[in-house]
Amino acid sequence: MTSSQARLLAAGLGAFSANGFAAASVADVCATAGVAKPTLYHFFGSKEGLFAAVVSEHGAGPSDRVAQASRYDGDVTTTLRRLAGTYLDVGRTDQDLYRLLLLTRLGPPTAAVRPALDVLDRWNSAAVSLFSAAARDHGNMRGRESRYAASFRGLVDAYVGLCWSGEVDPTDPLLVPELVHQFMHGIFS
Amino acid sequence: MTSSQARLLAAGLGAFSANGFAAASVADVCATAGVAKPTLYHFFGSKEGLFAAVVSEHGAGPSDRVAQASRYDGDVTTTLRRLAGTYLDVGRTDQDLYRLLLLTRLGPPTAAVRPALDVLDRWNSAAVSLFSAAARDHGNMRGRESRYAASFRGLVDAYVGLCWSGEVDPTDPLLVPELVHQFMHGIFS
DNA sequence: CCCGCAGTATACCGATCGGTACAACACCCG
DNA sequence: CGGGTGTTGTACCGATCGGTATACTGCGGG
Repeated sequence: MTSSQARLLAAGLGAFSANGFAAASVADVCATAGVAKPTLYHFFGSKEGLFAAVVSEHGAGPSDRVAQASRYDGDVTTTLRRLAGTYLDVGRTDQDLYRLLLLTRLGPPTAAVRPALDVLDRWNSAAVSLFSAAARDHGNMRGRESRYAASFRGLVDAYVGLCWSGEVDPTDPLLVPELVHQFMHGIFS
Repeated sequence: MTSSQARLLAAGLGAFSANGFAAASVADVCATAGVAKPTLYHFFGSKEGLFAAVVSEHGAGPSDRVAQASRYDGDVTTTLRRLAGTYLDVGRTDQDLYRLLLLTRLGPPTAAVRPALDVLDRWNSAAVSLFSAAARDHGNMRGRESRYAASFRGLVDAYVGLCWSGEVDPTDPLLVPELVHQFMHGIFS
């Protein structure tokens, strides 16, 4: 991994996360990285190749963390707190990657953005597995696993958005417990 | 309103909602609308003007509906059901507009996309007002109005996404009550 | 020393970008 | 029928798009 590759990956992440794959410009990426276009094409072959490399490189760490945090440990509350904390942390430390994934999900599922959609699928599958495991202990959850996974993620994404806009403090130790409490018991009580 | 204007507005909505403002092509919009570029520039002046017109034209109806549905009627459950039903309905009948708004919120807040962000702000303000009014009847909600507004919207958006992917049936009469029940009382009970 | 290869810059390709000059157009008022 | 007025198509602008041919650099192994 040369420094040119690393700079291109960082610049690519910034460009793709700003306006999505289609609107990103390879010239901009190269200028930001401080290299010329042939360097980009030498390492990554195409804009699409750069996108895949960006997702693979910057997404590997967060994906590992999400996969670890999604394992059901026998208690719904502690597991969801761990997962929510991981998501919020990824949304804070890897903000560009997080936004890139959300952005990509809203766009058309072209072949180029497939790597990003695959990451989202893995995250979602892990959450569905979590709720499936939890449903073995809590029968009244059964049959709604995918809905729980999606709505949990929706709630977390809303809080991530609040963190981005500065409306809540992501380092507040009460944030994650309150989020999970809201998910499990609602806004009352 | 000539038929050319209407076709341009429809084509513009489709193009902007696919990949966002930056990635949309005026040539594509004109081709889809079946008119030449000078026609677009005659009516709307610029790509930016077309975007503003698209948001104004296709967003007026949904904005009115959301504003009406956001008025607190004295009962949290019925108000939230009405609002959630309105959001889900807009997400179904005006899918492109809904996706355009979500997409725009994730991108940089450039001057061009300001009209879309203003619509989102109005929707959010209405929801905050709703929860502020509700907090007068339920003191334990006080101080969390903006968090409730954001998380309610996040939950609704998650369900809208499930409707788009076909995982839930948006016309199911149980959907809205279950959504609101989950928001108010959590996934248990 | 020099060969060979990975890495990089200059300069360019055809295509498309947002935007426009201009002429022909339909159509309504007189 | 004449003459605007408002709408539209043809053809074009400079800039930028993704991508590339080619040559030059630095550097490690014979």
